[in-house]
Amino acid sequence: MSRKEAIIEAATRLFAENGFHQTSTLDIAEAAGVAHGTIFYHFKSKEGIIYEIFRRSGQTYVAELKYEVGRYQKGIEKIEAVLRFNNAFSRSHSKQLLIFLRDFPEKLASKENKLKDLVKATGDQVIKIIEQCLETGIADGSVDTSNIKNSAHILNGLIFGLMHMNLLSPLEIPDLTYSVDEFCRRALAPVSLPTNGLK
Amino acid sequence: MSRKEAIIEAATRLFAENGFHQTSTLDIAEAAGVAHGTIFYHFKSKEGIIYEIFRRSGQTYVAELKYEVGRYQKGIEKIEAVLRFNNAFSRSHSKQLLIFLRDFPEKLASKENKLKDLVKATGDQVIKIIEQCLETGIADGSVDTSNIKNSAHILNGLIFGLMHMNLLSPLEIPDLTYSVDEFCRRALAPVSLPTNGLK
Amino acid sequence: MSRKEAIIEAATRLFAENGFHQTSTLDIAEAAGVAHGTIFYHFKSKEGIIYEIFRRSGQTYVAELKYEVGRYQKGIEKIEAVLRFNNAFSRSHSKQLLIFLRDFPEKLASKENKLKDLVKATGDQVIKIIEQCLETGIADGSVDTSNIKNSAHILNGLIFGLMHMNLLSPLEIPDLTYSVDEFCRRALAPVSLPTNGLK
Amino acid sequence: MSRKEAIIEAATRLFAENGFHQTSTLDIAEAAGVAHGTIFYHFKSKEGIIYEIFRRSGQTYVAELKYEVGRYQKGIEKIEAVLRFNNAFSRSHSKQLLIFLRDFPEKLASKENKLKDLVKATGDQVIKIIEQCLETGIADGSVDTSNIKNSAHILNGLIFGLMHMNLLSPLEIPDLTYSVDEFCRRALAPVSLPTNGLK
DNA sequence: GATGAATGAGGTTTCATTCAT
DNA sequence: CATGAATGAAACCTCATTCAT
Repeated sequence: MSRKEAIIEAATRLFAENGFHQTSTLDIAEAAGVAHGTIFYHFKSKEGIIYEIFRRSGQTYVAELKYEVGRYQKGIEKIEAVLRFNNAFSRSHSKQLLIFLRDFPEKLASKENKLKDLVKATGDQVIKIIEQCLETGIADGSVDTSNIKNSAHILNGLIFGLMHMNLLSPLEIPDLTYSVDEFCRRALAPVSLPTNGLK
Repeated sequence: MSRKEAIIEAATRLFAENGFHQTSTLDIAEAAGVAHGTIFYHFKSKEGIIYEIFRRSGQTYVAELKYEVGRYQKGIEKIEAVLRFNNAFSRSHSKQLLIFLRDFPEKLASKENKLKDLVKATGDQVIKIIEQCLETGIADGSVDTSNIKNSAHILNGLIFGLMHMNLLSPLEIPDLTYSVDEFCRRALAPVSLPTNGLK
Repeated sequence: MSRKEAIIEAATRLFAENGFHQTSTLDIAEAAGVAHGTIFYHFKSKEGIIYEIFRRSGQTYVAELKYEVGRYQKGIEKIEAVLRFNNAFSRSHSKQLLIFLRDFPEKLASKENKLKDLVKATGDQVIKIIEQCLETGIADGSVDTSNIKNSAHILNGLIFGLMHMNLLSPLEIPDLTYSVDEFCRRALAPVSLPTNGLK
Repeated sequence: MSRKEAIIEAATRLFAENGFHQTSTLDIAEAAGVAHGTIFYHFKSKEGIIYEIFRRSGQTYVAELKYEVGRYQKGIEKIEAVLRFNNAFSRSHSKQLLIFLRDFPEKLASKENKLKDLVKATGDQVIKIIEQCLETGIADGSVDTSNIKNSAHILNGLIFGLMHMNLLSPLEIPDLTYSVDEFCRRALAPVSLPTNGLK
């Protein structure tokens, strides 16, 4: 493994374990088995490391999400795939996600910020993917919603909130996998005009 | 205003504007118009200030939430009240909430932590309130859900995620007030399948 | 007990337990059950407290030493009384002595210093007392030494060194009571005209 | 001279002149001609500097003491060599010794302490050396004592006390070199059984 | 490409002391 | 007599970053 990779790996582990601020560049160098100065040969700054971590996982996230969504035909199935994928991803990339949820928000305090732009770009792609799922669902009748864009944001917010809870909440969270699926299905289900039928 | 209040007020503003780490105790002292040492006369440490900010807003949040929920009879109305209240609170206490969403997670990196305990205690209360709303809704037939506890956590996660998006996301978020209400109503509505099954 | 006495008592205990520098005036106030400011009403400064502690125990030390020495007639018995007394005193006033041995030397770093003068005055008295014992011993034939002054200083140094070892040394020190007595007796014994015996 | 050595040298001088507490790390940096931070690059803390000073002089002390003792055959001569050596050392290493006598005791206030361990280790070696001198003396008939261990501690206490007086006492101390030698010789001299011989 | 000694700005915290009440 | 809120100087230490090698 190249020195650069060793640095990224060590940083990812230490950031996840102890937090960005609680990890010094010296800690990273030691954990990576490189000299302190080497970090600044490969990265412009400490922030540059976290940027690289986010860039890579954002890219992976979007690519894999697209792939998963593409495996299904019906809109509602795609939505369910999105939910499932997030669940899986929060396990396979828990370290990166932890850093993203715990240490990234703090970066939003400064106005201008490459990190912010990176996350915005990634977020926009995710929103678009969810919107497409919903559109497909409306077209095939498996989904009903009055406002696609809003629903996409709500789903995105829900996913974000749940990941946060799972990875960071001091509360004890039960396993919500199935319940979330049900919650969303019902929220997006075509109005079953049911009662109408009654009359 | 007492010096202690001045410190809290200044800290709240500065933390919200620039972030906890980007705000030095000297900045706070200057903004509050007190000597630097005065901060440490009133608070054990810099962390003590953020603890007090969270303690106060957590207390306010729970009290007001209880009050709002108490104004309605039917379960579904109570749930809607919860959603509305969070919307209102994220405007009236945006600074405190911003600090909570942006700077608190980082505190979760350290294992033992009074801040964590405080937030856990508050979170537990909130979950309980939502659960009661759902129970009421089930009793009066305005809500249907297979698992009260899970639904409460999902709603809580959704609320958290949406607040996060509103206050911190680099994405442009549309006004979701009405849509969220609708989303939840549908997700919790009693299954009207009655008739479906009929035919 | 008056507040002033309470302060002295608390300070003596805390200084002995934790050291002068490791004890803050606030600690003392709390332990004494008085307000922080009260300390500075009764004492000019933190140093003033330690000064008072030394003044009192120095006074007691000299008075009791004189008394003990006065109980014996022969010089060598007086010397033995001095040794015994120091042993007893280092138990009855261990806290004060500990402070004297541990925290006082550091005060000697500054040139001008009331504490220094106080200790010098006390020390001079002690030296004089020991010299008188030796003189008596020479007169009555129970002691032999070529230089009274020097012997007094040596005995004083020995006493100081032993107290230091007993109260502060990280080494494990055996009980030296009897051995020290013997050591000094032999060192001061009139030359037994050994060679005489030889013929 | 390397920066690290410059720091040690400056610190030794300043600690000796003004005391450990009265010397700030900034003072040391200035005196050493290095940046403030450089101190903390080479030493973990301010205490780390005094630790290194003690470590070095303790090592030197023991090595030289052993050498001096080794130059003589008879026990009593070895003991005299010990006394002479301490006299010489307290002149050649007066700064280090001053720090040891003045500022080290205060460190003993805290229970766990690397400094304490270091001094204990050194002290144990010194005691052992003195014991060996006494043993030799008993074997060759130049020394008589009923308890080697105790005598070693007494001699050690005497040496410590005398050094303390010479370097720190506010009293005016006469030159005791010869007298101390005589004092110890007499205390340790084989009982000249002289009078016994009389019988 | 890689190193590691050196930097120095900046941060939090401590604490003896003051003073208005 | 006594208080305790307030002070501000000064202390130690951290750490991202630089740069000569």
